Amino acid sequence: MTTLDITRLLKRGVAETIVETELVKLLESGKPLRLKQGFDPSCPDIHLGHVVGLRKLRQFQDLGHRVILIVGDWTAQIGDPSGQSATRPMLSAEEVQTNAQTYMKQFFKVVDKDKTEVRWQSEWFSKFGLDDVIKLTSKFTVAQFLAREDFGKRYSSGRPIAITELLYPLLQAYDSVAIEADVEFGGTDQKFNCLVGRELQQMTGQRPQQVFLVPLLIGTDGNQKMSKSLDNYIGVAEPPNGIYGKIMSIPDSLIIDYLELLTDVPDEEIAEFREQIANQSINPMVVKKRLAYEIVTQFYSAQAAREAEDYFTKVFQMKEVPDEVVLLETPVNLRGTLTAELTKAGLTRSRSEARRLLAQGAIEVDGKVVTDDVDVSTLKPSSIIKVGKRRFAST
RNA sequence: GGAGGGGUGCCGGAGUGGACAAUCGGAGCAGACUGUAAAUCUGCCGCCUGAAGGCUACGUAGGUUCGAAUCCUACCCCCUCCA
Repeated sequence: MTTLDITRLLKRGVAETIVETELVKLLESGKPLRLKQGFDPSCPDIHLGHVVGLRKLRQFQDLGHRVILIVGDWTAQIGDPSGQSATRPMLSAEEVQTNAQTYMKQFFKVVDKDKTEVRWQSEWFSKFGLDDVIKLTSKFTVAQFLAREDFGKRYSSGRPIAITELLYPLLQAYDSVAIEADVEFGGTDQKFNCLVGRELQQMTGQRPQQVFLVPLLIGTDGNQKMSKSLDNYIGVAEPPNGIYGKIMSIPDSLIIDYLELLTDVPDEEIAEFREQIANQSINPMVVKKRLAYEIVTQFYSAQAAREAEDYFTKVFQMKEVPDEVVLLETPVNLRGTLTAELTKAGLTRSRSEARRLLAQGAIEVDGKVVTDDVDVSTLKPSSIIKVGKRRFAST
């Protein structure tokens, strides 16, 4: 591996590496490294925010390193302290299983399955006794944990911190010991936990792991980190059209970041795009389409990406009717009004909503705005009904 | 063990007897515009009804009242402080 490779690996889309010089040395040694990646089975869906790190894992794998995926079946019961402390319901063993399946299916869209080892926390924690817990907890102090920004803030502002939450970093750290991790991967919000892992490894006589932190991706709303709870995410399991469309809806200000963190578009090209957008010599929409194309290709295929692009161009740019529309099952004899039928077909949430849309001029039949709640049976067969911008039906 | 604060619509958060289907902000949806499902502006934003109107809703269950999200009682849950 050349120095250039390492530089690229350690620079693009990376927030921080601890300790960089050690990591470089390890990489240059040629020894296959054990890369640790955890997964919380209470939340099995992977979105683009996670992909930033997963892509890095993949790049390491391509250099011959090995990923150890840890299913956090114990930590899931505690709940990640970085959340707003919504107590999570305990998951049953089956739920954990199902979620793990779902997760891995998405995980391996990015990460190389053949170079991955899957381990469950219960392999080591189910044997844990109170004596082990005491031994583990006695190694750290409350002050050390309050140093973590999240805990510290909550503590000083009088918000609650459950004792189990303090356990979370400890369990995660112990995972590193259990699997003898060389490098732990995570978002910048994982820094503290990863560092505890380093210390614990050192205390138990292992070589402390390197910490590889990737930046948190901003979500589709353009200002908060991508997360499921904020509903500003793009899931990798979503259909191509969905991914493509959501990418097209991100604010222009995110385009460059996304290109850098989520695609292999070369640095030089990205620099050019940045330049062109800045001096307005290019329509950001064009760059965004490229981005959307790259991402759909990654999770599906170039063909799927082309199709999604076509769909987008046709439906949203040219405002044409897509190939597939929802067929209204017009009652044969019964009278069925438009509002009732659209609701029945699931295009509108309730008749009240349908009526509102009607009043706002959002419903068209064959290109003509309709404002009366007409009887569907009076429409011509195979008329196209458009509801808002993206809902279509036909008779 | 003691003292106090609180549970409101998808979320945040007003409201402390009638004018409350509930201010406002966010999210969402729609229309206009556009360079895109960006930005911006305007409107809508519980359900049923053609409409007048009706129904369901402010932690849960009762009660007071002509009338309750607002008062009373019990219960459940959350939080803070002191010990």
